[in-house]
Amino acid sequence: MDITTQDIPETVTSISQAAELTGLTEDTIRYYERIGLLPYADRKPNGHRQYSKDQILGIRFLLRLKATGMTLEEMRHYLELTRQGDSTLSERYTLLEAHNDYIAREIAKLQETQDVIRYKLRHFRELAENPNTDAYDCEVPGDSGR
Amino acid sequence: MDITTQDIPETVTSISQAAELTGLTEDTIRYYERIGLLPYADRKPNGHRQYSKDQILGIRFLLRLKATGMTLEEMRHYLELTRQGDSTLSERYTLLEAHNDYIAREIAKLQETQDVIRYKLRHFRELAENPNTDAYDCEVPGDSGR
DNA sequence: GCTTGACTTTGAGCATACTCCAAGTAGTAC
DNA sequence: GTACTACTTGGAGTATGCTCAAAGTCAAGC
Repeated sequence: MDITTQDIPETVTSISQAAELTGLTEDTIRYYERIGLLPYADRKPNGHRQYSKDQILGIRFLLRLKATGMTLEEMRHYLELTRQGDSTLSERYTLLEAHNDYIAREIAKLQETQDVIRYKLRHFRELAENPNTDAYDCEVPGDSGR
Repeated sequence: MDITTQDIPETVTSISQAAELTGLTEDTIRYYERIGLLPYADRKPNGHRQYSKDQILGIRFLLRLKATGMTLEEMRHYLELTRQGDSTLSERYTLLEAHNDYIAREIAKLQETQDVIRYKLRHFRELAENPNTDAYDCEVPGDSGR
């Protein structure tokens, strides 16, 4: 993963470059700016957007939150607090902590489903080895087997 | 969690009961039937839907797939294969295996983000202990700290 | 000066997954 | 027979998160 920051220049001078560095499309970056998820970006004299390295890093962090289930609106709220400065630190702490708990519950859910799927895969393999052994009508993890 | 099947009667005689047993709303159950995600349910003489225990268990399994990121369309496809019988077992095996891999990648992503968030939470605690120590402009996990 | 390409803004359109509503029916309670 | 409740169908509307298109600007190359 890119916890590294080495691939990012100090100044990113175009939206296409920003798109490449974040994995977003240009349209999505403009959309995020429009809905206030990203602040109005600096423009060069010709009107084109430019970004600092820190802004790109900020977007990458946002995308982590998004990839782990946070909505754009929640992210927008979090960033609004960030812009308000250190007086909101404790509220931001609470929000991040809550999201971390959410992630923990998500992981638990995913692992449970992996157990169920693995059970079914094993069952499928048994069916493939000795077919129509319909005698034991396999009952359990959330489903009747087939 | 309910890996148990004990709370489900052999026959579920109304959509409201089915909703309660699956956690879906009645509207969502009807919607799933409409788009072909669920088969056309048996009706009682008065036209009301009824479900077997196995059908409820089937829905619960579906909801696991959904909760772990499978789309309704993918689920619909999987169920279509199930209806086609044992000749599709190997294809279903492949699909479930792929979904299991997908879940593994999701878990990894969630855990990475937990690491980043925990880093940030630690940083917030340090800021709270000795404020405006802006000397070390903390660099890393995906963001400039504040 | 004209074309090309990378950008700009604004607004409309789209995919997914519901969610709600209107109008009607069937069975029970009184 | 009237009211009430739980259902039915079909269609329309909504929220989220993009995605695309039209029309225009600006700078560089020829």
